Amino acid sequence: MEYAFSAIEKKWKQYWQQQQVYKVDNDTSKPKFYILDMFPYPSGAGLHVGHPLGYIASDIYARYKRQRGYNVLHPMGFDAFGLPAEQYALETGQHPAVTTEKNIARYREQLDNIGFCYDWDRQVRTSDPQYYKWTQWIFLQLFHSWYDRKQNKARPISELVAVFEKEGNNNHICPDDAQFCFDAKAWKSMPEKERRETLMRYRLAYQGYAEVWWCEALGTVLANDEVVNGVSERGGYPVIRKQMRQWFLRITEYAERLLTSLETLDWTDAMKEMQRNWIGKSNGAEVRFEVDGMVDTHITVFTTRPDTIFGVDFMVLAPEHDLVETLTTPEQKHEIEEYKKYVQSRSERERMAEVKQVTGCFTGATVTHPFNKRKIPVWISEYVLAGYGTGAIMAVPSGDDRDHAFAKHFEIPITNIFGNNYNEQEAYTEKIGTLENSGFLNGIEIAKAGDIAIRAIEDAGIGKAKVNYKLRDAGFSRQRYWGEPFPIIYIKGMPYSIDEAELNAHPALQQLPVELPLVENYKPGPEGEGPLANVQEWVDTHAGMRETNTMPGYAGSSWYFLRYMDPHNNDTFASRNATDYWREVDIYIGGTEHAVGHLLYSRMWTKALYDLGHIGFEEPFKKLVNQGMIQGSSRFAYRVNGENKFVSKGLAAQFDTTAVRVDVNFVNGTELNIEAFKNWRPEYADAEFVLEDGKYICGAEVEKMSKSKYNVVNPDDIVAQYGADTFRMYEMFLGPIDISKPWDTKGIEGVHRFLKKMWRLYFDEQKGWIVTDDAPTEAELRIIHKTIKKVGEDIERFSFNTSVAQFMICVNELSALNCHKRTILEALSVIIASFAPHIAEELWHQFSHETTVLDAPFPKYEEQYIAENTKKYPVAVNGKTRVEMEFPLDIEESILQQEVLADATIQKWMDGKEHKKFIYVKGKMINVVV
RNA sequence: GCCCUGGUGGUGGAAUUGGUAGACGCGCAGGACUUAAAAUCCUGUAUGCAGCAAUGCGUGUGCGGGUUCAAGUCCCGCCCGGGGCACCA
Repeated sequence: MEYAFSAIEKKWKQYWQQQQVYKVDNDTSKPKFYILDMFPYPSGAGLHVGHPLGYIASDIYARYKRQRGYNVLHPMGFDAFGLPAEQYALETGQHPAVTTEKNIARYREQLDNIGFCYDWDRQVRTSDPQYYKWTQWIFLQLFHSWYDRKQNKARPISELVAVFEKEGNNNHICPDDAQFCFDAKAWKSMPEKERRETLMRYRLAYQGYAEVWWCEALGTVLANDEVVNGVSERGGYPVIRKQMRQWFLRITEYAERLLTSLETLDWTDAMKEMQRNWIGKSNGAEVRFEVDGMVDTHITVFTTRPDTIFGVDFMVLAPEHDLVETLTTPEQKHEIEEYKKYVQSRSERERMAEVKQVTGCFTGATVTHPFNKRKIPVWISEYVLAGYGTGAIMAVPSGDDRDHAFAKHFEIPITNIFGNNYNEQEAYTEKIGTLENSGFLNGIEIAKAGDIAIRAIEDAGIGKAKVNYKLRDAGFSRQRYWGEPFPIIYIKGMPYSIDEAELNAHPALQQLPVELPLVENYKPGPEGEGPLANVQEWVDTHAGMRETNTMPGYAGSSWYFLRYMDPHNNDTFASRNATDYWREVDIYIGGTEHAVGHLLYSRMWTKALYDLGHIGFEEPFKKLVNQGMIQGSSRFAYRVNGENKFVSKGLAAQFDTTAVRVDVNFVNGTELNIEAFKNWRPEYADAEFVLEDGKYICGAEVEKMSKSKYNVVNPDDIVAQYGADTFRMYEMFLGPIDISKPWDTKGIEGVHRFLKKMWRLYFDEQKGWIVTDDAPTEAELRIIHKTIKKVGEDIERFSFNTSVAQFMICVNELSALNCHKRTILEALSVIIASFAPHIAEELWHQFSHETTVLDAPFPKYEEQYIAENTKKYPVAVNGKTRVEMEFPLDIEESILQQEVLADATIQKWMDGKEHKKFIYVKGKMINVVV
C-alpha cells in the first residue's frame, strides 16, 4: 500500500467536518487555552505560501494543547474593511461587499485545504453588520466616557457631569488645556452648546482637528500610502496637508498604564521596546519665555534638558504653531508665509528624516531669557513638529545636534555652556562634566543640574517639571466608504450619539447597527468628505445629519479577539460568562509589522472596557509570538539588449543584457521551461534562446513575495502535488518561526520523502499493514522517548523546525532498526498528529481507534529510556579540542583528571608543561590549561 | 534620519544556559536495483595544506577590536539586508 495522500486527506477532512471535531464549547470543566492568529485582510490576490506560516504554527500548538487536555479556542476570521477593496471598487465599479465576499470565500477554501482546526462557527468579519454593531457600541462607550486621572480609570461621562455640577473642573483638569477652569456656577450657566463642547474635551472618543493629505485634483483625502514622493500615487497630482475636523481616541490618557503593564506581558523585549519607544515617555520641564514687546504673550517650550537652559540661543516653533501669526513682524511676513507653504507639502517623515538639509525662517520676534534676560530670536522650522510636546523648543546649539546644525546654517552665535567639552565642530550631547556660562548652574555637574534648574524654574513661576509622552491621540476618522459608519448625528453642527435622549429621535434611528448604505459610486463627497456625504437620503434624518466619516481599519481589529468567545450573541459584544472563562489570549501570533499600531490600540480598548466594567482583565494578549515573512525567490532571464534573444545566466556576462522577470512557475529550480515562457506573453513567442549544457539557467534573487514580482507560489498547487501534511511540515521545517526566509519549492521533496518513509514503517507495498505486537527493544524505546521529549519541548518553545528534524531522525533510526512495533508506532502517530493531522488520523484509525487522534493524550516520555550513563567528552588543551574520551557520568573528578592527563594525545599537546588549571564541566567538556 | 531586527557551507537552517560549529533537509558527486526511467536505497560533501589512505595540522559563524580556560553565543566600533515611523493592512 502506497502513501496515497490525496485520498487520505480528503477522507479525514470530511470526517472532521461530519463529526464536528473542531467545535469548541464554552461550557466545560477543562482548563481553557486561547490561541489566536492575527486575522488576515482578504486581498484579491488570495493566499500565497507565506501567509499560512503563522497559522500552521498556531494550528500545531492548538492541536498539541488539546492533546494535553485543554479546551482550546483557536478561531479565525477576516479583517474585511479596508482601502484596497474601495480602490478596486473605484476602478471597476464592483461593490466592496461583493469583492470582499468573494475574496473571503477564496481564502476560506485555501485555508481549509491546509487542514486547520478552526471552529468556523465562530468566524468573525469586521464588515458584517452584526459584528460592527458592537464596534459602534464600543465607540459609544468611549464617547460616553472620560478618564479620571485621580482614580486612574475611565468613568462614565454622566459622573463627570455630576462632578461639574457640584464643583466645576477644579479637581479634574482638562486633558488638552490645563488652563481651562470653571466652577459649578459657571458650568450651570453655560449654554448647552458650550457644555457639550466642554465635555468633548474630556471624552475618550472626541472631536478635534488634524491634518490630512489633501489632493485638490482628485478632490479627495489620501492615505500616507497613496502619497508617493510628495504627489498622489494615482495621477501624480500635488498634495498638501489640510486641517480637518476628525474623531480621535484619547489614548494618551492611557500612556502610563500602557507603559507600566507591558511588564506583565510575555512579549519579546524587542516588542516591548518598540511599544515603549512609541509611547516615548520623557521627563523634563515646561518653561515659559515672555515675548518681547507684547503683553501677556509667551512661548511655552518642553525640554528634556532643563540643565542647558543657559545655552539657549534661539527658539524654534513648529510652522503650524498658533503663535506664529501673532509673532511674525510685518517685514518677515512674506518670507514666513512662503516657508509655511513649503512645509505644507512635506510629510512628517521627510521633516524628521532629512537632517542634513536645514530649513527655517526667522519670525522677527524675540523673547527674553527668564534668568539672564538675554534677547533670544524666535524662528520656525520644519524639524519641530506641532504634535510633539508644546510644538516649540528652546534651541541649545552647543548641546543638541539639530540645534547645532541649525545655528551653523543660519549663522546664529553659539553660547558654549560646556567649556572644553564643546569643540565648536559638533554639539556636546553627553551628560558628563560640569556647566559653565550658566549663571547659578556654573560648576555644577550636568547630571545633577536638571533638578536644580527645574526647582529654579518652578520658584520663579515660569514653568514646572513635566512628564511628556510622544504618543499622540489616535485619529479615528477616515473620509472613506468601506468602514464602520459612526453612530453619530449632528444637530446644528453639534455631534450627538444616536443613543442620547437629546436627539429626540424615533427609536428606529437610535438602534445599532448604523448600517452602511449601498452606494452607486465611491467618489469622494464635497469638501474632502467621504463618499457617504453623497448619499443624501442616508445623511439626512429627521433628527439631524449623520456623520459621513467612517472608522479606520484598526477599529474592528481592536476587539475581535473578544467576539470569538461568543460570536452569535445578540445582546452584547460577548457575554460576561464567556469573557470570564476565556479571558485574555494566551498566545497571539502575527507579524512584527503590527508591533505598535494594532497591538497598542487593542491594548487601549481592552483597558477601557475593563475600566467600564465590561470585562474582567485589562490586557488582551498575554504572550505574543512574532512570525517572520516567507519571501519570494524571483527568477530572471537575460535578454540581449535590442534583440528578442535570451542568454542563459552563465553566458549573460558575455552580452549586453537586461534581466527580465520570469514567473517562478515556469522554472524548475533554476532551469527555465522555455515552452511555458514562450506561451506566457506574445512578445516572447518567437524569442531565441542561447543555452548552456542544453539548459536555460535563470538568475535568482530573494524578494518580497508579490504578484508584481511573478514569484508568488500558491499553497493550493503545493497541496495538490504533495498533500497538506507535507506542506505543513515543510513550512515549519524551513526555519524558525520568527525569521524571514525564502520559499524554495525544491526543498519540499525531502519532507515528502520523510512522510513516505514513515508510512513504510506501518505499511508494506505488497503486504499492507505490517505493524506487530512484538515487545520493543531498548534502542527502539530510546528513540521514541527521546522524540516524545524533544518534540514536546520544541512545541512549547515554538521551535517547530527542530521538531520536524527530530521526527526525521526518529523515522531514520526506526527504519534502520526495521521497527514495525505497535508500542512505538502508535505513539509516533499521536505525537505527529499536530504537524501532519491527516496521515496521523489515518494511522491512528488503523490501530482500530474510533475517535480522533486529537483526543489521544500526548504520551509522556520516561527518563529511564533516555538516560545515558556515559559521555564522550571532547578534551581540549588550552581551549582547542584534541581528543575525545569516554567517561561514566558519575565518575569522580580526580580519577577523570588522572586519566585525562595520562592520555598520550593530551600529553603530546601539553608538551611537557604542568597544567595550570583543569576544567571539567560534567556532561559537557574537559579543558586542560597549560 | 530614528526605533526594532537579522547576517553561520553551494543552499534552508542546527547548536535551548558561554562548553565538540555545520544536526536535519535541499543541491551536487559517485554507486546499487532496472532493458531504461521513475521511485527507493547506500556512500561522500565547510575550507586550505600534507597523505594512496586511515588520518593529521591549520583556517572558519558579515568586518575590526575586546572579555574569558573557552565566544556563532557576552562587550565596544563599523558594514549590509528586513520591518516600522502614527490614514496600507
